[in-house]
Amino acid sequence: MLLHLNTTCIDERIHEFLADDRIKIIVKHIVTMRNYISELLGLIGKDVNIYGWIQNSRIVGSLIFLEVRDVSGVTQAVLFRKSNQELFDKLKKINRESVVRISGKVVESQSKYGIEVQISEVEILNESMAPLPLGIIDPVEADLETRLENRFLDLRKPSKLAIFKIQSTISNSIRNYFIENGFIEIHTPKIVAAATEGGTELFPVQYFERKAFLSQSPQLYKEIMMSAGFDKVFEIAPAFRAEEHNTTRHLNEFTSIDIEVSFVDDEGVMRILEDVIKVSADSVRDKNKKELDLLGKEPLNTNYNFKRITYSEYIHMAKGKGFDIKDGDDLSTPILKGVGSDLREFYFITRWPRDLKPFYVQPYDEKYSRGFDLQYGELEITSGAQRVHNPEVLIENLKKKGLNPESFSFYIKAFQYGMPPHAGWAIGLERLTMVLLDLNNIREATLFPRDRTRLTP
RNA sequence: GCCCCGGUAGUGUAGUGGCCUAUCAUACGAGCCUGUCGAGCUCGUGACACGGGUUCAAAUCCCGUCCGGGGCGCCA
Repeated sequence: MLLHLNTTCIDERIHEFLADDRIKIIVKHIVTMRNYISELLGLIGKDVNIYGWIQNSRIVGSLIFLEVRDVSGVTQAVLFRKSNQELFDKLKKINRESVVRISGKVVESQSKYGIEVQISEVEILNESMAPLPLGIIDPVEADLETRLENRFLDLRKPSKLAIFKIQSTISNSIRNYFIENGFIEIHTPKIVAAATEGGTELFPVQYFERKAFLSQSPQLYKEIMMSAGFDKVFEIAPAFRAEEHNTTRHLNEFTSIDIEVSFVDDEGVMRILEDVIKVSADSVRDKNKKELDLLGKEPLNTNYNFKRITYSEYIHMAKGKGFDIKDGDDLSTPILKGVGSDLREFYFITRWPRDLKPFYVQPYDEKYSRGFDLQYGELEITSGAQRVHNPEVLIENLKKKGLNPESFSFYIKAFQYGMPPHAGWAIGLERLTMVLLDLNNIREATLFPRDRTRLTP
């Protein structure tokens, strides 16, 4: 109820409230009579209460201008010395980025905001120290290192907030898509006993008297859920990789958007993926005009059919570009860059050689598999596959990859009592954000990135 | 794990052996200014990552340490 109270007639409202003792406490401790800066344009002539940070002040003769910022925007507040000498002297000394409540009247003005708040009262809720470790509005951008060390300040910049508002749109639009299409949201354990796929390094953790690991992927569990009959599941959760990579597109902890679907093949889940990418791009275009504008980015066009390029065709294209590569080799970063530079779009690379894909990927024939990657240019966004559902094939594949089936017994068991054919994939949320916003470093799409050297903040 | 590169005021930079008691911008402090809007003007404070070495002389060259950036491999 408090949230619905509007912003006009503050005095009367407070008066009504204070008549009730129980509510008096709430009024005192919760910000009730609050106006967001973005709504001020519609409140010309009204008294308002804004809460935010003083990002700048200018003293011009006998008047002082404050630039005040909250989550919704920035505005200007003004005070004439003659109207309140004591307050004027106080505001003259206030440090940038101090948190305040400002009461006053909204009037039209020649400011770039079109309006300003004529200050009647300022309450300093918390003073900031000075100088700042990192300027919020300074024209020179600090190094990424400095910004990440002081991320709470860095994120006060509207342009950084915009990235995460957009990321919120992306993950929510995807979640909505799944829910609307009958998926069940699941939560699988992040402390696990063994590796999912061999290859990747895992972070060890001490699990009481035993050694355990942080999960690199929900792969095995989401497949088990197919055996459990959940039909269509998704999970949005962290994944941990202990690889010592040091690049602009890798993190040691990232957010994985996973799905698994029963009774479909690789093409079936590729169609879902194509939908998901389009839905998220469309949502950003519709809901984040202001943020895209602030970032100087055009919404990404996804209004085309995503190409299916087989791995073998890709090898052929790479050869055409002069790369020395043969069918069966992995696609190295230089090759993906070489071929991908002509493909500034989403496209699938399908039918990967079985040797290059994990044990749980369904064979297509003797040599190739039903595994696929979704790429944007050179960057891998997703990898997915139709999975093996036959337990004998699964055990044979495990052995071929040099893994011990016994250590996967809890997983194999789910295949021995009626596992449906199924397929799935995983998207990196940060990578998707990176592509949709054309960011040059995945750390820009992560609030508090965990990389080879960063464990705090 | 392999390879390359870098660390100069709070922030971002200039400076490749002597011209450095180290440049510029911004921030910070003091002052002036009745409408600014990247406000302006005057004055001021503030830095060569750490340790060792070479040299008559080191921010600059060498070695080590610490911290960081990037590429590759691997992957989302």
